[in-house]
Amino acid sequence: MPELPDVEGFRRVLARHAVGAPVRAVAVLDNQVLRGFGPERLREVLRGRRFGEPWRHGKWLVVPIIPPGAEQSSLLLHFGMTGELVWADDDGGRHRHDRVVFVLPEGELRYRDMRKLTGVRLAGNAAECRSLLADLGPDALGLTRGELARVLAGRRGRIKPTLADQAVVAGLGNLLVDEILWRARIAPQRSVADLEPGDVTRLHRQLGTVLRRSIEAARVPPRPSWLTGRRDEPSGSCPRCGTTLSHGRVGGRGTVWCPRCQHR
DNA sequence: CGCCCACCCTGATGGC
DNA sequence: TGCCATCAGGGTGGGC
Repeated sequence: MPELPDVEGFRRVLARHAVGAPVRAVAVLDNQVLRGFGPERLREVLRGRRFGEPWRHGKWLVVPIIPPGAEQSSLLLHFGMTGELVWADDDGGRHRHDRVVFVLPEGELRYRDMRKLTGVRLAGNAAECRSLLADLGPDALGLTRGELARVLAGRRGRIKPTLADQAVVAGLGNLLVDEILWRARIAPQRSVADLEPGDVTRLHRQLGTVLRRSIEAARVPPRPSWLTGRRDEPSGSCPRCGTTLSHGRVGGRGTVWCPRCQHR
């Protein structure tokens, strides 16, 4: 589930409910999601502290811990395929997939994740934080046409795996890439090297549109007029031309495209 | 660099 | 009903 729009939604949840309030307690319900540190260390860095203003890069949510000690520690949250961040006004209704719960005076912030494919990291200082994010390309939100052209330059692979590669552009996942390519009328198997300036322009424009509208909904909205709204139907049709959509694997991921509108 | 595979996890689903 | 294979919008590391 979580791609850039979802994580942006989690960022807002955290910013709205949890910033600035003292962290009263931290319940680690599953040690497995803590990567590279244990529950004790987490409680120790949060003792007597608060969450600062969260920011996002790609699918990573970074939460500074304030006030800083000798160094600025940060929590780095990734949501894998099934993660989410949930605010609850009281301590009831916990979910069985809640893995870490931050207890605040006005409620609880819950890191929930069924599959535990990624998890939570802790950076002890700014340099560590930077190095954890060092392999990411520029954030997909606000990417200019020039930046897109620059990161695609010299690439020889297919467009879908390239756009989904976090080292190229950060934030796009399987659903978003399919949606963007469908709107830009470019087949997912198309070679990056074959793209013409007009293709890059459409790609950039649709990338921006899809991201903005998805952020409003905090997800890629499964509307019937979007590819995402049809992709799970066994023989769904293209919302634009009515042709039966094709299903296959590109770059090892399930891929849906319109064989008529999207040119190879 | 690009591509493929195995692997990390849990849960839902369909076939036998 | 049980069991097994397969699949799912994440990422990593290794081999070619």
